[in-house]
Amino acid sequence: MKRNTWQREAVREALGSNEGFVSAQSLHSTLRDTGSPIGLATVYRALADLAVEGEADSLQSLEGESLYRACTQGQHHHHLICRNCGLTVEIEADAVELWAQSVASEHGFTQANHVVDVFGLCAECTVQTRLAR
Amino acid sequence: MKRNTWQREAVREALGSNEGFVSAQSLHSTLRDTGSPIGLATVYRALADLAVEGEADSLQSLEGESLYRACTQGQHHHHLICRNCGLTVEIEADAVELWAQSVASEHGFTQANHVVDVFGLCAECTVQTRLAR
DNA sequence: TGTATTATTGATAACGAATCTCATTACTGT
DNA sequence: ACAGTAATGAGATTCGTTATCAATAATACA
Ligand SMILES: [Mn+2]
Ligand SMILES: [Mn+2]
Ligand SMILES: [Zn+2]
Ligand SMILES: [Zn+2]
Repeated sequence: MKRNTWQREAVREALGSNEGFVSAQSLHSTLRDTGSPIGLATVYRALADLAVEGEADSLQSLEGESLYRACTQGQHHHHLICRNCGLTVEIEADAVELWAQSVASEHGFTQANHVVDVFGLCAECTVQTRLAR
Repeated sequence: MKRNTWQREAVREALGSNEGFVSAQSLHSTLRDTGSPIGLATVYRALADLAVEGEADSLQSLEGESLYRACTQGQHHHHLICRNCGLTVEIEADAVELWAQSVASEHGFTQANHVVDVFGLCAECTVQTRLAR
């Protein structure tokens, strides 16, 4: 049976107190910095579990790293992510869902799923970038 | 200046004679199997170059591995990919392009780009899977 | 409450994709 | 032909992630 440990709870909370997507490594650093002696492997395991259970969203960064975020919405949705600061907006788009489904079936594909992420610079980071040069 | 080598040409050709997306490692294996003594690092470099020059499409597999494919279309497009055999269909969808752009700007995001891939089982692999069980 | 069971943990090793190093090779323009 | 230098490739290295496995601790139950 599944057991409750302070480690899983610590990961859940650290994830929840974070605005955007974070990597397992960075979350582990954060936890360590706050005095938690949690192990890296445990963070990886907890995040994978949370993702399976639907308590966390996960995606691959453009560089191929796995990133996680506390999932607030229960239903299927996508994300608009700031490349600079990680700020994330959850977005729903039935039109895109229908499109993906029909594109697949039109070509005889079954068991279709899709990856839809929008990346950009959030308003704040856009200003900062302009000032920097 | 850029130089022409048989290695780059070999990668271009191997990529072109392949139906779907392939990893650098698998393309390197293929080349080696046909007797080519090309180095792995060279395959990685050639694929990266082809992608920059628009001669190859690239995407991250669901597991985070970089995959490449000879690019036939010049314009921006997306892909419908078979999870089992890699068979790929190029798809255009202006509606999705506009949607991504507007979602970003509605939330004050700039310099938006997007990742849109549809994965599934192609017709042939669907049949094989059904027979297997 | 004590105890047996066993899921979980975590330090470490191992793995795999991708990149870097750098001596050697071989395009290219002259 | 030759000099200049971009490209190559074997091997080392980096880095994210997973596997190992002995130690730990959560849970069920006597
Ligand atoms: Mn969707
Ligand atoms: Mn697009
Ligand atoms: Zn930002
Ligand atoms: Zn297939």
